[in-house]
Amino acid sequence: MDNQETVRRGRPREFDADVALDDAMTVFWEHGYEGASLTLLTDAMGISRKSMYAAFGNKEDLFLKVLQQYERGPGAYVRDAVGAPTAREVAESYLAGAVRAGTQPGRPAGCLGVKAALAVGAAGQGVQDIMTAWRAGRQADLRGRFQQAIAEGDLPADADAELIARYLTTVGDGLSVQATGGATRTELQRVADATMRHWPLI
Amino acid sequence: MDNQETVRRGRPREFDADVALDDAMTVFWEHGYEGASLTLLTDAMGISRKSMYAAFGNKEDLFLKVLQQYERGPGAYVRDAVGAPTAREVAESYLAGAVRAGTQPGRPAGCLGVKAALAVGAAGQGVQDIMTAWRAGRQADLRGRFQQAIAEGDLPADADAELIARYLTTVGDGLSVQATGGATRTELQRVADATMRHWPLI
DNA sequence: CCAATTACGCACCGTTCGGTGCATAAAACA
DNA sequence: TGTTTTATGCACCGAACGGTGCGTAATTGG
Repeated sequence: MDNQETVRRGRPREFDADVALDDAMTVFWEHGYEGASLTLLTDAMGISRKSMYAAFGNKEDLFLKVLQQYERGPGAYVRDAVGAPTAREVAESYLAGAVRAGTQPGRPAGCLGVKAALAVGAAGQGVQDIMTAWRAGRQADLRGRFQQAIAEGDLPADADAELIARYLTTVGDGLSVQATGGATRTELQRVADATMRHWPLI
Repeated sequence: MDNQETVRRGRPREFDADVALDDAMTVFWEHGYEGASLTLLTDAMGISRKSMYAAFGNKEDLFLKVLQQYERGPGAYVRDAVGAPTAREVAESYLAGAVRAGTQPGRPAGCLGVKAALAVGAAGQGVQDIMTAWRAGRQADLRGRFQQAIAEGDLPADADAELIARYLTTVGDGLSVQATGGATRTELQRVADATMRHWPLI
């Protein structure tokens, strides 16, 4: 991590790396990994190709850094959700977060993770693997949280944490796809509400 | 429709258009619309660029014809599902079909429609619109079927056909995403079974 | 002031993209 | 047979792709 506190020698860069990452995020979000060309990216970031390569490495590195920023920003709802006090609130929070993140007014529709994972082709095989692992990690977080809930008696002892987590991520993924297809926030929240009517999904 | 019964003048083509379409389907399915390059497509189809253009028009036309073939083949489960005698069987059949279609041994994972719809970027805006309309049509088919079920007394009078249809397609879309991420058929069928445990989703 | 270091703008690299011109081959019509 | 029509193979098009070499601008350290 290059801290901005460390005094850097040489000509200082003329742009804010975090802002540039956020601009790049929008482009990747809208066009997917392969659809986001360097011209599109650097135009949105307001910097030259050379500056982008100097600051972030290459396109794949840039995407990885965007993904980290996404996890701290719009994608933080997963981390927030597993911190909820009860399993029901975890599920509620997760679905509501997926709806909100997928239908933010100033952002492209859907989930960056879902979109980029599906949009990557033969090129960027590394990106494909990383996205798969990333989504698997989110599912594992939920599964762990539900296992904990079972241990605490918050969920029935015969509940299947793996199944519940997979079901929840499946609905979340579906919500992202629906959002990409143009579904509105209220429409999707209604689906999330309907999903929660059967909790805890024996 | 150019029938093969009509006697065609000139040199006959040396390949089967349906087989070629099926080969192209695999490529689009695996790489998405933009990720499927003409070289990839024509190599898989075993024909030259020129033959492909003469037979199908251009890349977008080819994709549209592939999509029609997909609807008649692997994607036929939607049409089959709405033909089931009861609303419950419609839902069951739809989800099971989504699981099966997304985890066919010889085919790429997931649903061609979902994958291509998300994978398309700025280019192929027409394709993007067509995919959105296509998926909306499938949802409308389900909604109409559930409205009929309400009219028949098969579903409660206060059931929300629109919501049920959207929920079902959301889960179906999610299953496709999960399949793309490497989930197995039994894992996904378990999710489908869990979904059906709460039918009719008041 | 001068050297070292870093950032920037521009022009350019080789490759691949979707799509085409053209000569030739193979069939139906006359 | 000869003409017309269609299919095919090959080479090629301009544009866009991800990525880079190089000269110059701006800063820190001496």
